[in-house]
Amino acid sequence: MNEPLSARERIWQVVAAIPPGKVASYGQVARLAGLGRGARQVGHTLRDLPKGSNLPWHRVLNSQGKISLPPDSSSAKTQRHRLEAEGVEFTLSGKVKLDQFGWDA
DNA sequence: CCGTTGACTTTCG
DNA sequence: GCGAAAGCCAACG
Repeated sequence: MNEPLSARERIWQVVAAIPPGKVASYGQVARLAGLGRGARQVGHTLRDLPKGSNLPWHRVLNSQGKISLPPDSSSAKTQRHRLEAEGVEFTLSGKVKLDQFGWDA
């Protein structure tokens, strides 16, 4: 049933399955995507996202619950702005509430 | 096909 | 809590 989707496509599927107001870590997404420990690949794939992909990549953060990109990066600013718009709270440390939804254990 | 790179994660000091 | 090092995996040239 599972189509032979490439690792890159699987990541998009998992990220697209994240409901609004929730966030997931790269490692969490990588594991669900079947990459196991390819957390790094998740970030690289999201960085190379195709133009026009309605993928909520901004809901994907690192294990620290913070944005991996530099604070002066346009993507980082946009990411934080979008999370706030979805109801995600940021702490004074710049961390966000890791409200991970019930990922199928 | 091989080597390098990278939006990560975990562990040690 | 922060910094550095090692480990894993896939995309790129």
